[in-house]
Amino acid sequence: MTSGKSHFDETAPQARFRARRRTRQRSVIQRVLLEANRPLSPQDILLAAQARAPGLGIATVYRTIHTMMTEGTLVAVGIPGEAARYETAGKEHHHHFQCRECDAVFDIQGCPTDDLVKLAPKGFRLESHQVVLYGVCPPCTGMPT
Amino acid sequence: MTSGKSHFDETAPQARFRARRRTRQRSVIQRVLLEANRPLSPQDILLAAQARAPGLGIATVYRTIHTMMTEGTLVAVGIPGEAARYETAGKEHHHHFQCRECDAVFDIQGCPTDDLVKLAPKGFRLESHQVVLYGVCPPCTGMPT
DNA sequence: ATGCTATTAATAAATCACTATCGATTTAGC
DNA sequence: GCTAAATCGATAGTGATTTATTAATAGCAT
Repeated sequence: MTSGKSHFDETAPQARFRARRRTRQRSVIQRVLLEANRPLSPQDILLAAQARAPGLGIATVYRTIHTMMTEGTLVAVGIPGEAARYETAGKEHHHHFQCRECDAVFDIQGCPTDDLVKLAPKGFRLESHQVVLYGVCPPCTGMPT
Repeated sequence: MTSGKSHFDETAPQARFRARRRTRQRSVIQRVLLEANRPLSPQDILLAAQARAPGLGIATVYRTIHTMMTEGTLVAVGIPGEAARYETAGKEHHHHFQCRECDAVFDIQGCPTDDLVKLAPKGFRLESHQVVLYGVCPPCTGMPT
């Protein structure tokens, strides 16, 4: 950076840091992700965001996802054979459940970390792990909400 | 045909046999999968098979994968964010390890099934699960073979 | 308000994994 | 060997997801 004693008024009127604008679209997408409480696919995000910002396009969703991941406020959740879902960063270690019926992904709490760590065979350096449970979510079992 | 009656029509009770030919390509692909001892991607299969059957094409790999899955001798292994790998069917319940360096997937033995089952929240019907460990495999840690 | 420019919607285009097509080749039964 | 058809390799095509392009819009500092 052009550090030193420079403030940013006097010396470089033009070369200020790139402001991140707070647009309606971006706010809506971020709010959708924050309120979802579960990982959303780009399509999920698009649908939910369009309800609050008509006309919002899929490219904006991907752009915002990219921006948020770059700044570290969003993390990708990979599900085998599916498009990635995204959830807000900063949650504590957890895993996921995918419904076979509606394909939605849910957060689940808890993790037998110690038992999983033991599974790594000798010679393999274990760095992380992921658990995905599959089944049917409450709404899809026909349960009342 | 030459004679009036085919040699396998009305008189032959077990008429049609699935004329599954034993071609060089198919044999090679099956052998590659059997000897791999770990799940292979279509590209993995292609590379390994081409060493033994020059000119073998990717379409043949996919064709053979499809054939073997249909007859139940091959199963797909889904890895988050990656193309499916395939391994021979009939192994007992197990999970997988993926190397961050070379992306190879390995089988790992053992599974704390009971502990994983407990993770399913109330109201969720659990049907199956999958565990993927991530890290670095022995060759990629720089270990001698 | 004004001007600069980040951001947007729309859409084209690039990826990617996989499949269909087709003429040429190879296999299996005789 | 011979013949019919299963199979092959090459490649164009498909569908789904993601990224780049572009002209217009709209935050935000002044």
